[in-house]
Amino acid sequence: MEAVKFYNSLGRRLETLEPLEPGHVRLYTCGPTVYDRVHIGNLRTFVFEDVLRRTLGFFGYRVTQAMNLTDVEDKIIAAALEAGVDIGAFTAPHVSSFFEDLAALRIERVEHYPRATGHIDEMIAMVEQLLEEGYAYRAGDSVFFRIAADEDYGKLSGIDLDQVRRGERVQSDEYGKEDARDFVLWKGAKEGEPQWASPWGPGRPGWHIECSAMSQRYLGKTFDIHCGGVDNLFPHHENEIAQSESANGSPLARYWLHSEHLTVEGDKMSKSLGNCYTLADLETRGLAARSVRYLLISVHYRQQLDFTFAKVAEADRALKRVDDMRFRLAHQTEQAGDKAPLEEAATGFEGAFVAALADDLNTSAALGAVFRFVHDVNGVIDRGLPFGARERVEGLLQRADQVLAVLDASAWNGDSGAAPDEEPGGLSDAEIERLVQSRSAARAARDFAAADRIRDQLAAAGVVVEDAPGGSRWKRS
RNA sequence: GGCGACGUGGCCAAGUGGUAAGGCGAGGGUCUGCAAAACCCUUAUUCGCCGGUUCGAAUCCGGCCGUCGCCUCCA
Repeated sequence: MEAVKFYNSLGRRLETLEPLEPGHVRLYTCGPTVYDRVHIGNLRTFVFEDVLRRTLGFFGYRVTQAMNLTDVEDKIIAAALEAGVDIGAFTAPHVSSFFEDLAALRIERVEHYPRATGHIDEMIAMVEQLLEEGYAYRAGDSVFFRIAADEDYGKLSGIDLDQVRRGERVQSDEYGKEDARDFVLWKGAKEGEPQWASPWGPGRPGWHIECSAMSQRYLGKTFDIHCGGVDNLFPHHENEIAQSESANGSPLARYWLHSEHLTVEGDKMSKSLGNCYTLADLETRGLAARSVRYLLISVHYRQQLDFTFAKVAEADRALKRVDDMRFRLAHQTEQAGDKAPLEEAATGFEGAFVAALADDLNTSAALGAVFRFVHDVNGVIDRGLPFGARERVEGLLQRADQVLAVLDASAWNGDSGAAPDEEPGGLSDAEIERLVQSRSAARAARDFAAADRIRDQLAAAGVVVEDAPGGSRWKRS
């Protein structure tokens, strides 16, 4: 099994992955708060986590992954209240659209999508344990985590709480805290808000306890990898560690991977700038989901990425290069010939691709390897395809695409990309074939006026004819 | 104030000690009846600036300049 290295935020260094159980990786990824449609920034993180998951599978690991859905939280409660529905009814459509977006970007389904509201008992149990062991205390109707009791607090983020700028004032519902830095584990019920019974009276869980309780339920007290966006590193992940490790006396996760944020056209995403694009927004603008995924994986996950429409268009053209090579490959006849050049290219590609992924998920380098291979194969096509070459090349591309999931255009059927301009009653393949053949006949008869008329007709229908040596071929643009 | 990241060709982006991947763009070429498309070739003696370590530095160290992130809403 390939040695895979990751940059571990806990310790801030590159480490070789050694799962607790050989060959099996347990992975927890912080999921969405389902109060709105997820935006392109959220999706970057989910795509990164998908590449991680696929890479582990590529290297032969079995993966058990849990991604939580936060379905009770301040914003949800406020919005549901305003809409006059309960939180379940409010979040349901957002849960659906979330899964639609994942599917649209070819993000694999994971094993578990636990919801906070379905795991209140587990959260209560963990809070009770923290209370018993002195890591938590009651104040009013609420329960807080006692940071002073946790010597390790800050080990993930490296934060020195004495240096932290103090908040201007304590939130009104957090009166009674021993220390302003303590965070809430259980919030006492407020009038009109969703609530659950607990040993401390009715209330609802704090945000951080959710992930601690649910990761333990599905992955165990200690699991292998925990992911999320960098913004969650502090306080969310720090607090998860504090809760879980204080309660269990064992490490929470051994490797912490954080993906960087993206900006949009040079600006930080914000509601006021109106640039918190959802995938639906992008599709409305005619951007293909496939190109969006390509752009998101074209930059290393720990680098900030500036998302621009121009870059999506560039991604489009880059992918076209792959499509064109596969098109040429499919239309070239195989013949007896030297297989060595292709084998050399194949070996180089495999080696570079695997090494790139094993090196902290270097997708930029992996894509670089793909394009070098495309170049090499083009050379092979020019010099004559040896028998078996098509299958060899396609096999390699498919294997790479197990991780990248962008190389095979046919897997993205229904992608909105060029669709908006297309006539609903376009030409069928058979009709196009007939036209192309009559054009070829016209050309053979040197009736170029007629040939050009047919070419124009096809172009109007969105079909490009290419006159290659040995005959004309066509494709929809 | 504390912690951290980044600055590589026109644009984007890999590369963390051994002599600059890849994509887009641009220029040239091949093919073609002409096109288009495609393919091929070319495009950084140099990696923000200054010093240092080293046989050797984009890569390590120090300083400076610039951009950005986090410090309890946030992927």
